[in-house]
Amino acid sequence: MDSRELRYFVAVAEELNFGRAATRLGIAQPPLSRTIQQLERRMGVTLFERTSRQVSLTTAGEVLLHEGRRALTALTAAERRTQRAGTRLVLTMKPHSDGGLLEKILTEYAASPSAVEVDVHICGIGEQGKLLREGEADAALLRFPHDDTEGFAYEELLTEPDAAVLPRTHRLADRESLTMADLAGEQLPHWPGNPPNGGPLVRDSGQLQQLIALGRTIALLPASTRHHLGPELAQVPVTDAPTSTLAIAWAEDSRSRPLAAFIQAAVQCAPR
Amino acid sequence: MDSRELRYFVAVAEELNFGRAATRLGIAQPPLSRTIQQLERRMGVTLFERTSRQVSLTTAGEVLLHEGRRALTALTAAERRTQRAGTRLVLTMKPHSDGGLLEKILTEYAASPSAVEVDVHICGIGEQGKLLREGEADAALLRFPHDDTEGFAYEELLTEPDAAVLPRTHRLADRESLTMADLAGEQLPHWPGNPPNGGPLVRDSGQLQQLIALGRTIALLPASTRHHLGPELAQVPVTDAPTSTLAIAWAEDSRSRPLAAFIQAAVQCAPR
DNA sequence: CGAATCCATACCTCCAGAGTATCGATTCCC
DNA sequence: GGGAATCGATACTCTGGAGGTATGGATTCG
Repeated sequence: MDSRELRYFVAVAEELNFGRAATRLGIAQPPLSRTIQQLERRMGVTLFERTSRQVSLTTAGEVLLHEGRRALTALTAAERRTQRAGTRLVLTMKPHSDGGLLEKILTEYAASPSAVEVDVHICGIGEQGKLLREGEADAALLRFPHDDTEGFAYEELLTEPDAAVLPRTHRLADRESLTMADLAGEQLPHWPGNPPNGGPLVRDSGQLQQLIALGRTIALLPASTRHHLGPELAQVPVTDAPTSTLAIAWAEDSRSRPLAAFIQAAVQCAPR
Repeated sequence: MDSRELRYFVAVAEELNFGRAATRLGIAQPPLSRTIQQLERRMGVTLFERTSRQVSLTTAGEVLLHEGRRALTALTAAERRTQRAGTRLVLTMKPHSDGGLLEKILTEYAASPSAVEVDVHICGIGEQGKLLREGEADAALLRFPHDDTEGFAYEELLTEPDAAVLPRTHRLADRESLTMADLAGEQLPHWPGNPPNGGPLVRDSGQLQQLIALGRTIALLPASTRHHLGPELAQVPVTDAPTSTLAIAWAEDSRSRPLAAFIQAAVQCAPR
């Protein structure tokens, strides 16, 4: 199968309308119709159920949409990683989620003989996987069990307990330590991708800090984020808080020399 | 990037010779040279270091070879799974490695409303991953920790200890049970993909049974394989043998209705 | 130094992918 | 119920680019 045909197919499958799909692809509708017909003929499978009024996916079409999307992203990922191969490494992470290791890792890596420039790409919550899959990034710092890691290889770097982050004026802010029970009535934020819990939806950490400062929510964050809190916020240890593990992840089948060296540097910097 | 260009690139990268690669692709050498040049120009990267006598991969070329291969297999996998979507499900497994569950799973699945025909593809040792990745199979029965599962989703079905498989004439064949220490001096087979251990290389289970019957080797196999042993072989429990876990695995992003139903059936059949 | 090897260039051919115009079927709405 | 609108398929024309052949130019080898 040709990737052009697949791209056309995905466009039609997403729009469920040949005209709109053609516009999106920047071509006219008739060649698009013909290309899809030809794809169906070559594969020996009908992909769309079409009447003159509406288009819908067949079972086979659904399968091709899922798997085909993955194949196309693999293709563009290959292209992107090739283009920066040997000159640049892109590390992606959520803000303040490096467990305090980032600087040390970068220094350690810079000393390696196969070191190249490292771009640190600060991303939104839950975006690391997408960036890795699409080849925008070579490696990602992420956290178990919060971040999804399906399909990546990874090395664990450090495990630390969560701690409560509160407005300085909060009734619990001056306590030496807390337990989860102390936080029972508090409003926790709603993380994207998780089921709504009544709390405010949080997209990035700046937003979160602001919401905490305003008293709208409190959060349980890895203890190491204390280095990044503003003066209006306080962090209090929670003795029985869950732990999370910081890990460095990469696309399984991308293991260039600079990337391998970077991972090695990261692992070396991790406390044992 | 176009998949045709990528296929051409991979051919050249594997042959490191434009003429041979062109022959393999069934085209003439000049159009191949031109396509690669064009690919390099479009990507803004040199992929090959060429003198008039030899061709070698640049760093960028190596990256594209690895990642591009993966993208191409994803493409053909998408195609294959689409072609049999909704009509057929292919399950792959090593011979006798179903833990005695296969028949039950197939019966259970046949009762499901979205059931389709299931082809059971008996494969060689270590081939399940390849078959899944290339889209030849939809699901695989495999065993932790022996089989490699990188990049697949899976559900565990059952855990059982290994037992010793010996020729009936072996000095230990009549014992009620053994310990690992009893087997210390015995010659174990050399599994493909593992480091050589002096034992005979084993590619499939028929071969293994024959080698055991001949007294050339003995094996530690999951206890459930006892149902498949010939009369010249004996199985003896080993009290401190390692365990292995049977699991059903599938390509992460292929989850058609029939496949989902099959996995559910398999999980339901597993002893809890 | 001639022969062999191997990639690049020049030039030609032809098909497939893209465009325009239009048809035919269904749906919508007055 | 009939005219307009929507939307995919068909008929046709055109052109860019993929592929072929012939050959050049550089290196290696005997």
